[in-house]
Amino acid sequence: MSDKFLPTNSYIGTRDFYPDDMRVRNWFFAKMRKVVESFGYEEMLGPILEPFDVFAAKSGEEIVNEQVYHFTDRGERHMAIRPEMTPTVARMVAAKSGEIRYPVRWYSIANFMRYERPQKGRLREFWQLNVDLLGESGLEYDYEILSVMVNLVKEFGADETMFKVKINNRRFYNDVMREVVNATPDEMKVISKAVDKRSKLPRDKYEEWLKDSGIPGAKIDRLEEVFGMSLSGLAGKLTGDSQGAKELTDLFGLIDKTGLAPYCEFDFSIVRGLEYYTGNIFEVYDLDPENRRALFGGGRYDNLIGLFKKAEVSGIGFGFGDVTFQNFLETHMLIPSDIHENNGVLITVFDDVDYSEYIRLSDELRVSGIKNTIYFGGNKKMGRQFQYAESMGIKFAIVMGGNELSEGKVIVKDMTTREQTEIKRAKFLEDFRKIFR
RNA sequence: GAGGGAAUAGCUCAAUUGGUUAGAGCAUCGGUCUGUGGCACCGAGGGCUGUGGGUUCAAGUCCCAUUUCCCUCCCCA
Repeated sequence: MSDKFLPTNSYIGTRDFYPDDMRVRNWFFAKMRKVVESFGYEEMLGPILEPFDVFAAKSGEEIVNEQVYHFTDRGERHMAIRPEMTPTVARMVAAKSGEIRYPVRWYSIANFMRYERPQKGRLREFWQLNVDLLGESGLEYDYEILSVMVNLVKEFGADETMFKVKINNRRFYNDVMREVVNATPDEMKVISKAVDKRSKLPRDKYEEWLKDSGIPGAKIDRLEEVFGMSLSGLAGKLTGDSQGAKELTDLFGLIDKTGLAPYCEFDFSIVRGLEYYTGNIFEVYDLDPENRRALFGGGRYDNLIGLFKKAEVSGIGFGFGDVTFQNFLETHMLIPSDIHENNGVLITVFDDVDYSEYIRLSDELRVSGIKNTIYFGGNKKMGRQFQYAESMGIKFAIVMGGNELSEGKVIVKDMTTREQTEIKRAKFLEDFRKIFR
């Protein structure tokens, strides 16, 4: 009927997760779950579609129009596939803002789509752990989120030589720009883009770019001074009371008294793209020279709930994507090889035994919670069956041929040590549990 | 959106200036060997050379287009 087959590749920028891939993904999301739940966070989830306006309202319309997958549904509603989780979290909190108990500690693991050109560390579909803490704004909130971030990465065996959390503050950044650099609002927009270029371009190209964008030479010099200064130095330059400076210095004051100090540093060049951030912002960097890039980040958003309801709820959170993180785990060789082990049982079969005997054995194991399969291959030579078990990473094989059955026995074979143990068929489960583990 | 590289068996790769029937290793399957797997030997299957055009007596190889993948930039997390 068909002279042409359909292509088997997945849609551009998306991945097929075969069992081998799922094992890795499930492994690290399970670890992440364990960490965030140890901090008292509860899992939640929203729909994959939201009204387009939910994203358009806050992420900057240009970005949204270019990167969000959107369409009109049959009821003429303008819908979007979620490009991130935070607006959904804000919407759900707003919907129950009266009855909800604060602080809200929520997390989710979900997939997102953005229409981007795929490249290293960035695809069109990605999975992300999202962690949000909502209620009031305050030092203890900021510190807790920071601590969750650091402990997440540490959970995988990473130490302070592998990653660093760079911290800045939106209000502080604006204050410094206004008071120290004397930048006009228009100039600030240009400079916020220059920050990123500064680390990528050679110095002369970078300054040239700034000049071309209309920044006077004197301000470029002052900007350069600012980038070289410490937090306290910069804060001292500010004349009035700076809320941003206080938020930053308070946070670092607490960090220095706890175990987080080695993992954190102030970095004035961290700005973050999302427009809704208002206070402290965080960005986790891979310190490997081969992969010097931002792993994930987040920050405080004061006004997001206000999009949906008149309510004084501030939030802080971060998104932790699987693509960049898997790169991180691979470059630092933090993925254990034993996650590909099967941890199950293979029941080998023989032609001189009625098949129902194997079904009975399999059922007994399964009902008592032991994962097992019966060998299905056409070639029932024993060696072949053991080879199959080995290639599947199965740890135990059970041998019950006509000889064993007539003597009321079963042989349990440990595939790695090759040791065999005879146990009575009548006491099979009881005795097998002593061996299995 | 801009630029560069790549695409041949399930995987990793060969194939002389364009020249017989596109090969090898690994993997799979079968056998040596229906009752004990990592070894060895023998054998088999598996390809419209990403797709569509063009040049030529002749295209995996050259040209054009297209799709996808990788990398860099832009943008941005």
